[in-house]
Amino acid sequence: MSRRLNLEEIGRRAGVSRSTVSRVVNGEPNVSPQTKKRVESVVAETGFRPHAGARSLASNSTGVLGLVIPSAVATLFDDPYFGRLILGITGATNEIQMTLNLFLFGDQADDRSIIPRVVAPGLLDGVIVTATTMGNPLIEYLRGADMPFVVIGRPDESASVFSVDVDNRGGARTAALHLSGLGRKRPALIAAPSNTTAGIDRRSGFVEGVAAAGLSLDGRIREGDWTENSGRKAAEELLADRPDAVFAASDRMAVGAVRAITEAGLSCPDDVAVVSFDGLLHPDLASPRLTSIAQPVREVGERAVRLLKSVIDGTATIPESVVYPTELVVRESCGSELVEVS
Amino acid sequence: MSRRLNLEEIGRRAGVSRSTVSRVVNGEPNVSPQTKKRVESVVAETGFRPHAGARSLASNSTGVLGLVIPSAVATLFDDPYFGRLILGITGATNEIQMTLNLFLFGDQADDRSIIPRVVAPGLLDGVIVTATTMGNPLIEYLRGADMPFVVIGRPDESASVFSVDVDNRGGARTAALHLSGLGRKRPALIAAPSNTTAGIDRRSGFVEGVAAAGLSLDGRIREGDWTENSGRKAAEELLADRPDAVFAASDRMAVGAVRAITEAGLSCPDDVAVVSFDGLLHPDLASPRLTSIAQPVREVGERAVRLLKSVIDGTATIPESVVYPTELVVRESCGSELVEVS
DNA sequence: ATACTCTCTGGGAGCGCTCCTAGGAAAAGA
DNA sequence: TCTTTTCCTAGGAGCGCTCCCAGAGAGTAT
Repeated sequence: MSRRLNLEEIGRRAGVSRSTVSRVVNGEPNVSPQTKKRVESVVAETGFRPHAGARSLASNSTGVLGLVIPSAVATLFDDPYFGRLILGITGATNEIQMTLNLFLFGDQADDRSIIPRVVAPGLLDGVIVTATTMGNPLIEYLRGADMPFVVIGRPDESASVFSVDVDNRGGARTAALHLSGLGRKRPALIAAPSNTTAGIDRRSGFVEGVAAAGLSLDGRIREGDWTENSGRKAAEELLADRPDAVFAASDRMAVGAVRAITEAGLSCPDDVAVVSFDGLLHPDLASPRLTSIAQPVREVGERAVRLLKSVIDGTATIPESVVYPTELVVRESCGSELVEVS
Repeated sequence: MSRRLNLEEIGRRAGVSRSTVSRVVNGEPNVSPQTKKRVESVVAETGFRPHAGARSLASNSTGVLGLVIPSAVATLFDDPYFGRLILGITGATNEIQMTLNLFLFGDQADDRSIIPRVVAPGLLDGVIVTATTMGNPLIEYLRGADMPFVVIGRPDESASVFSVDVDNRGGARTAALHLSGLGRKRPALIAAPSNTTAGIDRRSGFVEGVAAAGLSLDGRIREGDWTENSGRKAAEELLADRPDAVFAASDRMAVGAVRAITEAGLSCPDDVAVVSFDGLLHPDLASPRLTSIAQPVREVGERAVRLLKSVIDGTATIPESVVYPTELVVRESCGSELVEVS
């Protein structure tokens, strides 16, 4: 009966052909103003929308980007990091009139069933891969399926992929120098998982900064898993060695560390100063407010989309790595004298 | 040259027809074991994946669900609520072998450009609409495009849509009764935006509970916008009227309220008890730890997907509203005597 | 022997679009 | 006036899949 609207039908009603309607719908040139107007009014009154699948089949492009967040981190989705990242990515995606497909891997088992769908032809024009752990197989799959992709973070293999990252190493180094500059002598580190490049870089940056300041960690290193609880556990252990400063490689681990310090009857920042990485938590959420190495997550997401778009368009062909700087945001937890702003 | 693999080509290599390959790929019956095996091995060694667009065109189904988060809330994406919700939704989506398309509206301007893409044929099989404000036009569009959809939250119009919600009203009522049961006599309310059904329901539930306890709010009501800052502002104003209990309609507003209470030189919970709604914040993030009306966000997301799936399949035809109960989680901020668990 | 059923396989038709080519009409030049 | 160029439009072909029907072959009942 009322069969679906299609180009042919719209053309019939406007007294033109399929092709002309297609040109109007896609904003192509070489259509006379009056024809265009007539077609547009028919489109408007019928509410016609071209069929995405047919378009994908005929043009071999879908207008859809994929965002892949692998299994290791799905449980960490509470982290404000991902919300902010998605906000940046969707914002940029909307801007270029595309839509976003979200692939969140729940566990390893999902991987096998999801990867094929990610690389399936006719579904995605390109993929953003985030939070890669070392040796993530997905990248090889994408390469094999010659699907355009961009990695957020520093990929483990020796480059030759497009990537967007923040200066984890430099940021962590800054944290060390800042703490040292405040007169702290016994720094400690709550590191992020060492199977992630961010974890590795933040660790090596901090270690490097500590050395540059003429100090030493003396084994005051524990590894957490990004979460509050792991930060708390790590801090409890570290406190036995009486550190006067702690750098936690994420906001959430820092919150746990502060909690451990307080519960041990010590004061933060008086007895132990704390600096975190991320700078994403609302300041009021922690007390004392956290001094952080802030990373521009939203910008990273936006940039990844734009970069991916140019890979898809063929504008970008030589793999490049974009690295965003971090910024030290001084609040209360490091014990720095704050300049009052009236 | 190397043209794309398709059913025909796989069939050629396995010595069968297009149709047979299709049946094998889709796990349909009536294929002999040896034929099936032969086709499967060709599929495996070629890495063949059917073209999603072609499939969509021919079968009129895409295997993709949409999740729509309208403009009003995009800026609130920091809220752990959405992360948790997405986790539930993607989990359930993976389980039924579908993928998720995320539509995050940045601002009102986006709406016009995104809505058409949401209802475009051949892209989505169904849509989950979340965080609806009153009078959201999207629902009408979806109905007009006869696109299956499920609303998360209580839709404003008089039902006749499928929806999944939590018992906002009952939860808020419980909060009032709990505070009253602890001997508090001067309750105050930091309400959520009254253009959302959740805001309305939590407000009316709390008001109702206060009345049921024989108490009165006496105008101690302020409306926030879900954020820490708005909760803080609201609490600052409310403190002038010396409340001894505050119910904040979200975790984040509660955090702001506690901050305001503390900065006013008062003690939480001794001077002012606080109960929040959501129960999503990691307990260590707030001090004192927040007593909350916890809502099962993840379950809501999962249920919405399953419900949507049955609408798509035609299993569910009569609109139904699923309502999940909330749970009072007692921690420190309400001043309740905690039973020690050894 | 015939008829009937059931399982398995092949191929036509068609989904709605884009791309391309051809041709008509109008504008510009000879 | 006729030709050439430019602009606009129409329709064929084809993208890769699903759906459906027809038919071959094997097995069972009459």
